[in-house]
Amino acid sequence: MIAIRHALTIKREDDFAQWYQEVISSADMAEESGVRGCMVIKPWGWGIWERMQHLMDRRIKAAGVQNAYFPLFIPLSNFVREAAHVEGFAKEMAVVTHHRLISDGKGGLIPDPEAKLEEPLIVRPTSETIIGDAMSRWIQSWRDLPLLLNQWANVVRWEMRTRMFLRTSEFLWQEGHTAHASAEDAMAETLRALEMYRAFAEEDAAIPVVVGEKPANERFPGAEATFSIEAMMQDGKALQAGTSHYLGTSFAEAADIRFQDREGTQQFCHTTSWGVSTRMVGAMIMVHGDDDGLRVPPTLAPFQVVILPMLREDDGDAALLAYCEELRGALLQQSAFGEPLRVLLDAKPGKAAAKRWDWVRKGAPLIVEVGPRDMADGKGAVLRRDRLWNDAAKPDFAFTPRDEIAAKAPAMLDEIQRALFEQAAGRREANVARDIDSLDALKAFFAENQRFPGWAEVQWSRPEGAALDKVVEQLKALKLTFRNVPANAAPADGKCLFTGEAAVERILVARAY
RNA sequence: CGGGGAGUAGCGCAGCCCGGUAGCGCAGGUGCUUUGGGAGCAUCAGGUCGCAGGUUCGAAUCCUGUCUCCCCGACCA
Repeated sequence: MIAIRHALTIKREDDFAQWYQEVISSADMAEESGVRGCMVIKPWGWGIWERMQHLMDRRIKAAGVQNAYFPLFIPLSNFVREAAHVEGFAKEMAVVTHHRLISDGKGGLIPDPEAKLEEPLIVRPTSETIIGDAMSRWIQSWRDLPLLLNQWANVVRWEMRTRMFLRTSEFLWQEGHTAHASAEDAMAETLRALEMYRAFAEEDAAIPVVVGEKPANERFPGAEATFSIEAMMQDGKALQAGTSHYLGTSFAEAADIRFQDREGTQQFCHTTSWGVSTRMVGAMIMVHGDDDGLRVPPTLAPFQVVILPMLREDDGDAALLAYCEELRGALLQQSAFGEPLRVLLDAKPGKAAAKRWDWVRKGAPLIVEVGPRDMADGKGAVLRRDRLWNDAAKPDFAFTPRDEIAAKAPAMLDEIQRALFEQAAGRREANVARDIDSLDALKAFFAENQRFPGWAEVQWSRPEGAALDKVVEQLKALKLTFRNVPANAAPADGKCLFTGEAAVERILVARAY
């Protein structure tokens, strides 16, 4: 067996956390900023997020939800209205207390004590309260409902332990906020958003997810019901990739969001909120990346095809570039996934071979290298990111006629998209245990699989209050968490793993990010 | 926020214990030779040693503080 010389220095199986960081830096996605928990998102990372935004925004608008924008700063008095919500977020809040700086007399600057704000402003950790405030003004009648809003925004939560894309103090997301006349309508919206997230994750990001409801202890502060999509990372841990909340009337009561129904009676609205964040970029890395770097699903790739001319800085370059330009033109005529192909002709000076590894690490789905002899043959050398290596441990180029490259590109991209999804789905299915029927078996399952814990889907009786707390404590001792109650799980037919009572449903247990 | 580790050239690191004006590999520039698949040789450039104080004739090195990153925990939709 010939050893493959991988494009990264750290392998997933050797140190997954280090590997994750190497992917981010070597794929040129993001870097540290010097401010705790805040990152600089570089063009390649940003381009991927922009693709996510584009595809998600399309789905949001297709559902009749309108975009709007609300302020970054929220008055403390506004935030303080919903008790459970405050309880949940108070510990991790950035607070603005001054509006001016003055010299400290030593060449530095300090907040001017004279410029203290009468009422502190908090930097939004989420926007339920300030959007609720607007809703209370905008909604008068049942005719104003449903009110379906979304905003793309940054939010801040003062995190103690941060990881790029997965948990940052400042992160970017979309947050949908809707108000409805009835609980049924609001719940339907909550589930519609959840299904939208499933479709986005699986169809757009090629990330298989488990859709389900969170147990009470994992609920959003102030919510009556929280749903999530959960994805399995390549180290076997779970990542919540999107959440949707049915908020009942608690936020409406706190912000006084009322409408007059057809009978003329004042009623509180039922509200929802739902969000997907830059964390999805982290999920993409940990689901699709390999020992050669990132692998971006073609739907998300800022460039789906990268053409690399083998420039020699001589008179032959002009003809080669013209040849590549024609290939680029032909590719641009093609579309995949309902959009024109995104093609880069990387004509920057430099060795094609060196640039190739850069694009491999960045995860461009298709790389086409073109040298003078390829040009003479009317061909190009096509490299698929999902099938990089041949049996000889060399990059597996397919020397393909130029016209054929353009004609075949959409189908290849489609195949790559499907392959990435299938690989991830296969890995997940192989690692969900559904036959664990005792706490000891659960312990043993996770003890035996330290390196790749996988998930356990177990039966439980859905205890509440103190009984639930006790179960959560037990899990915590094992470094485990409840993820969600899969919507498509088989019905319960046995006893609860934790209480011994009759089980009512099945719930996923996993280590989690 | 607790425990541990770390910050020296773009990246990866040595030097620190035992103070004497900074080094290696990769990457980068230039030249030559090569060149169909991650080139070789030569040569050059690049650093207020995270930041701020202190000790000292002299600090990357010793002391204090502080910021940031990584790992483990606590916390966390």
